[in-house]
Amino acid sequence: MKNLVIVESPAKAKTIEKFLGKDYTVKSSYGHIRDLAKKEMSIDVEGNYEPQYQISDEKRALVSELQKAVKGAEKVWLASDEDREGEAIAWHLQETLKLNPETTQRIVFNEITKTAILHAIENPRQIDMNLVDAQQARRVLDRLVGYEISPILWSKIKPALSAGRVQSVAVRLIVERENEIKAFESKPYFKVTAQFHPVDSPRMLSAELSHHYDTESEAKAFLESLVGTDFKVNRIETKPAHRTPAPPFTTSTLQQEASRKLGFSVARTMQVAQQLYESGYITYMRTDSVNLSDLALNMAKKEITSQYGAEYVKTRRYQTKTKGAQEAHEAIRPTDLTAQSINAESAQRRLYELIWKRTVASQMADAEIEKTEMEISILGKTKAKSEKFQCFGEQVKFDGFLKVYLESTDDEEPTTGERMLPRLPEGTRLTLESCEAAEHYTQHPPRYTEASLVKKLEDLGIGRPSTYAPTISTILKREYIIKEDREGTPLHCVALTLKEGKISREERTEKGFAEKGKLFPTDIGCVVNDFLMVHFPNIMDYNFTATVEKDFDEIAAGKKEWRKVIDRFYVPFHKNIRQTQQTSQRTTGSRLLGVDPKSGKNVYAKIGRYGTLVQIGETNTDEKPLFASMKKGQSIETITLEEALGLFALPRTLGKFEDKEIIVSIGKFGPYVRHNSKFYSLGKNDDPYEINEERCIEIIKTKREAEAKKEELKKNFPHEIGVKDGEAVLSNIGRFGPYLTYKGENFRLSKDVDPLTLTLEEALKIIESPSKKKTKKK
DNA sequence: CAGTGAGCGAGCTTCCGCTTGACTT
Repeated sequence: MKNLVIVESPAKAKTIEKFLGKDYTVKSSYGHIRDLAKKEMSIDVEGNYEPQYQISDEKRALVSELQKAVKGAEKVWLASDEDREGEAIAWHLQETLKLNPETTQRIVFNEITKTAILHAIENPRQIDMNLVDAQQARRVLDRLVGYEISPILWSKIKPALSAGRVQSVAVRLIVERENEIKAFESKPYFKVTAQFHPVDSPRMLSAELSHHYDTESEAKAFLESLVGTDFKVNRIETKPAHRTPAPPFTTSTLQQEASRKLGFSVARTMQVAQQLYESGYITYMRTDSVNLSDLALNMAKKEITSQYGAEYVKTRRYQTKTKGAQEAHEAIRPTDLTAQSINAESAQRRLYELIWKRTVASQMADAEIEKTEMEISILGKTKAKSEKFQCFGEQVKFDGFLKVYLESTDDEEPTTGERMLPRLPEGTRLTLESCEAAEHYTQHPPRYTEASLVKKLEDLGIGRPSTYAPTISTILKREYIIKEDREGTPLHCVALTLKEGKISREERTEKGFAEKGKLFPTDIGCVVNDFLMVHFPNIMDYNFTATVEKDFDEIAAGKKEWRKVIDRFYVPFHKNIRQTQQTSQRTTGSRLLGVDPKSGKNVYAKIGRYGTLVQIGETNTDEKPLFASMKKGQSIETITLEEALGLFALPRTLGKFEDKEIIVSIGKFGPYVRHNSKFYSLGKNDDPYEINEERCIEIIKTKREAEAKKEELKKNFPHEIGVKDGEAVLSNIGRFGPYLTYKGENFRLSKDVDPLTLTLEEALKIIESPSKKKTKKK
């Protein structure tokens, strides 16, 4: 082997190997191969912040494989990404594999095309230690913040909590939005819409009054003033306008659009995109760049010309404006733009088509639009004379990029749809057909969705394409936030209608502002956030990341020394840590709910070691208080005294069955029925506080039947299908479904295969196929 | 598998950013 090239991703390795020919072997490092040891701080804060790096257990085999490859190679090329993480990966490789810095070639390319790679090979350099140091500073800072603050939360609030530069700010955004919503006062207003038609034509025209009324009586007075009046077109104006396509996808915008258009969670989008990437359908999916390669631009031009015509082409180069963007990759695009669709499972196909459309549209001409604005005034002697109605029209003159793609927005109101206005000359007399004043309510700001949170984080320059999805999982896992659907509270609305000179009044109930898949803070999220805001305001500052990023940039430019940057941060930070640990109160978010009528003792709701709970009686007294866990959906802030007392109803004894007591309670693994010292989990819709004896017996019987069935099924297994080379081929049913055993190896069977009627021939086919269904014993 | 919450004290939890493949019976 002459040349060994090491890249970050195995899919990339495969592609590059094709371009480089047989003198080159391309291997992958699978991201970072070393990191700070997980168990301890692993930073010598007294020894000039020397980091202690360690190869993790999962990477050990890979590193020895790379070591072997290095020994057999004449030249080693480190081709990790061209950003500070990539540079650090290259450096860790150089250190770990003991490569000679003098002879090791560091190369970079940010698009995977033959020209780009060959160009890179001709322009090797050495590792840029300034860039590596910027990454070390980033890594060390994140570890110091995370590993020094988290233990304070354990001792002051609850074990196993966490804090970090990114996650804590994400939680803060959600908590603060919730506070805004709580403080928001929804106010009613009356929106006035009218239907007109020209005196000599039946063609209807819908218009809206230019302002709203606050009260019903004002709205009513206005409608009354319209009785017997005439109207005219006061002004009509036509203006040309144009719309521009959105830039190609980055990770963040892909997550947003897939959420809005396909309803995917952020994690799902990334999983499907990863599949598309591995199958070679799209370029790399973790990127902050909107840049397209020349190859892609040419492909787009050709494709658009042949599909839609040359007038639809407009080559555009987009500039990445995102804070802190590192642009190690291209935008996310199809590798082959001639493939408008692909033959794959539904989720992959839909995501691919979204990417195709966005990419192609980004290289298409503007849409030309004609906007019409009409103003209608009120004639005659009336108080309402100064009021004006307005209507807007929009007509697409040239569709341009709209032919393939229109970006969605987070607002519920659709921005699409063209509306034609009749061309009526100024002064045209109009007759009022009807006019309605309908009551609406002002809406609180929307809660975050996963995708809109990602957008906000990106706007603040917090987090990276590879961490948006994991950050959301972390704060969900810590139970700082929950993702939920909530129905809106029904709204009582009045509508007044003026028709044929008469005003009618109608009351109706409208569905409130429902929220689907929105992020809500939990009690723990709020308490932790309040605590961090009081004691670590600088870490919680929305600009903290942006500020330290400036330092990292200066380290990368060689203007600052990373250890000094860290020292300036750490000395005051650590002093604050010590002080907080010593002086801050234990925080439980405790709220007094009232007095228990039975015992006369106080009842509290608060955070305990295992979650939120209610408590009867005081701590720090001789008598131990009573405790009960809160139910899902209850919170410290909203739980009532009655609800709290209701939680002490468990365990409940519900009569006898087969001479043994039936006891219902909630355990470590959820609500259960206990009978004859056996446990039966309750169903999803069973409430342990409400469930009756009859239903419990049903649950017990159902479980018994299911177990009997399972036993019956197992009687037939292991089932011998046949013998091959003196070894039996067996089928069996395990915890994870049916499988085959042959020569000590197991092979998973798919659901549509019957493990009892499978023939030897079919079984051997499965055994011999080199599919992923084969499982190895550890 | 089926609690806890006080208090005692052992030992555990935790960060962000690169990257995929684990693989049980």
